[in-house]
Amino acid sequence: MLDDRKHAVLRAIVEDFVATNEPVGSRALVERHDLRVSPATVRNDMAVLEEEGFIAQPHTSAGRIPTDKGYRLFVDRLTTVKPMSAAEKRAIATLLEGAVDLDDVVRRTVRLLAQLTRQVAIVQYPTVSRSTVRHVELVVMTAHRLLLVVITSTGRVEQRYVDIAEALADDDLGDLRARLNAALVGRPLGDSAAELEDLADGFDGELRSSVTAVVATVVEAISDHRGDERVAIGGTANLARFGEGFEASVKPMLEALEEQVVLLKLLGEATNPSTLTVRIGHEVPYEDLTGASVVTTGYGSGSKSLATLGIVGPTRMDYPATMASVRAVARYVSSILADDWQPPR
Amino acid sequence: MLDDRKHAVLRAIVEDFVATNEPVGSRALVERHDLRVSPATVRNDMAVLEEEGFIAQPHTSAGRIPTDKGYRLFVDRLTTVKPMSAAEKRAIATLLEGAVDLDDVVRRTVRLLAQLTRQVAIVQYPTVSRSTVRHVELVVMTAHRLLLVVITSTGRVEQRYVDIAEALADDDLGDLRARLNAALVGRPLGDSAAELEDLADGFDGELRSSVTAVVATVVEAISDHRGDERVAIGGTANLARFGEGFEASVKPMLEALEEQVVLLKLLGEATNPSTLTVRIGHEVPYEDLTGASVVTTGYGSGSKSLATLGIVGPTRMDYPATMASVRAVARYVSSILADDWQPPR
DNA sequence: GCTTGGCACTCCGTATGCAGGAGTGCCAAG
DNA sequence: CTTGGCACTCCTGCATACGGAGTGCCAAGC
Repeated sequence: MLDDRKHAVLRAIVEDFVATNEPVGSRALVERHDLRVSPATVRNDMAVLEEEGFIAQPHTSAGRIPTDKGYRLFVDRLTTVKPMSAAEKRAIATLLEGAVDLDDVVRRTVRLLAQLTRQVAIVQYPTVSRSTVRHVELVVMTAHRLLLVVITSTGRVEQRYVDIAEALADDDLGDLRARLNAALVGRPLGDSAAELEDLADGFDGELRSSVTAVVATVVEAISDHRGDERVAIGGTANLARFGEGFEASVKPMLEALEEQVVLLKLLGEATNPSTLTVRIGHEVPYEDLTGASVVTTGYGSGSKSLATLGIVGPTRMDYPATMASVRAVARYVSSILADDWQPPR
Repeated sequence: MLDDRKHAVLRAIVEDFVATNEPVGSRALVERHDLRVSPATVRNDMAVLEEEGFIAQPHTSAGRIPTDKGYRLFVDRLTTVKPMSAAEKRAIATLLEGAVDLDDVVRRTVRLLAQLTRQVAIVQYPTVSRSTVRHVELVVMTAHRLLLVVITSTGRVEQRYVDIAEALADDDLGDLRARLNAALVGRPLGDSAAELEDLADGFDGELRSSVTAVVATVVEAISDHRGDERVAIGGTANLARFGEGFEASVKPMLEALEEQVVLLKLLGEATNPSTLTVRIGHEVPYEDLTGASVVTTGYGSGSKSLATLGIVGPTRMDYPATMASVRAVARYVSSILADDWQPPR
């Protein structure tokens, strides 16, 4: 329904408006782009584009600005994602290289994303439920209190105290420890409840209650999805850069971005790391963020994604560049958090 | 040098300006406060106060605004700190009560402080170096790799991997574990390096290198002050509320507040929990935060403070209320993080 | 000597009017 | 279908004018 030139006009409008933050008129368009037609022709095309809802006029006799629908079409027609420059790749590598633990990886990722995209960056912590158990340890604190430590493949450490009625002898403890590890190591968390059920059977009556308490705590620790909800955010200073006329909306934005729940909603379902999700304006599943777009993608080793990261910015953003950055960062973090990654000492 | 009425006039100016965010004139002052003198008299007092640098005029024929010096005098003359209402106390208690671990305590504290004061809240994590060791554990990962776990009195878990040349037998490992705990438990971190020095002497030649590696890692873990630098921040949405005319400065503020280093500088030296530090305007040790004041206090069990928390707000803030909130929150967090606190299961 | 009412003065904020400019829509010709 | 021309709309910036709020100072009163 739109011919090639109209698509070109729309693209030019989007690009110019993103660059200048000002409604773009027909004259400026033909001057800055190689359209090879006159302003009048462009005006006709614009009239059609406006009729179809891809662009709009702030007021009569102003230039045009893209609507959400216009941005959507623009993004959908993007074929090649701009590759990162060598310098940018280096920046990504050096910034993420020195991370000392999981927290540090996430913090650095947020910062990097914010710097690269000059938007607000959001990174979800690798979800416990999707990572695997690397090691389970039982530590004797007192005769009747153990400390349970579960270490996951992504370097996360879950700890729980277990109060036990009957003290466990060293042998029994070693036995229990070995069985727990046998049942859990290498498996995804939250996937091993069944294996643990029979575990207490191997122990004598007296110890039974203690073992049961331990197992119950293990189950709780590995099926507790509290950790799934952790989110890091950064680059909020970029909100101030969102463009003039946005001053009024920075407060609701900041408020929204302080709510973990909202952030998780924005990040949405974790997708395959190679898939970018772009939600534009009204497509964003949170009504208080008017005029905002969200670009997200999953990250994690291989095809199974651990969590989601992305950015929030004004609908008026440089989509090609932003998408490229988000993708590049997600890929790099994925490689860093590959299953065999361990925090360097 | 200033008589009682002039102090009263200054206080009235501060209170009105804080409430209205508008320069306050002589007429409004006598109407809203019980000064029992005429506007003309107030004007004379104002002239003196201005001459002494406590108040200023944005321009001729405008009302007066307190200067940093004026706020300083106002704060210094505050004697009674407004006590918290019962409802507020309940709010504090219920909000902090449900915390499940250290991270959660800090996160909730930030949120609480931000809500109570309606300012930007900053909370430093309890410093490793000031807490004590509760337990040290060595976990065998592989024959040549151990996991070292140090648990502190505040619930923080430090973990390190140790690569060892010679595998350790279970007996030796148990021995080493026992000695480490004997040397460290109950002591402040970073205070036990000396005790550890001779520890390797008790082991045979072959094991010596492995033990030395473990000890080195322990020393590193307990003297690593990286953890000291962790800071949580919240309530940045309140920046937007700082008052009209602050729009321009919200970006540099947000930028400053994303820098851990800056935040630590703002929090300053940890003080005794019962001492409130108030820095006003130019007294703030960071030049980019113009027009901002910082209210901080230490927190921690008893008199030894673990870390610092506080708020950042416009110089034009309700000092009595803010100071009361900061103090109340610090006290409550101190009681929660008392030395015998452990994360509830 | 401090306090007070009066009064002239200053300055800000807002409203008003006007000119310039950018951009459009439409039309008729190529 | 494209193009140049033209009238029209609406925003923006600028200058001007005006009312209001507040001050500083002075002279009178307690």
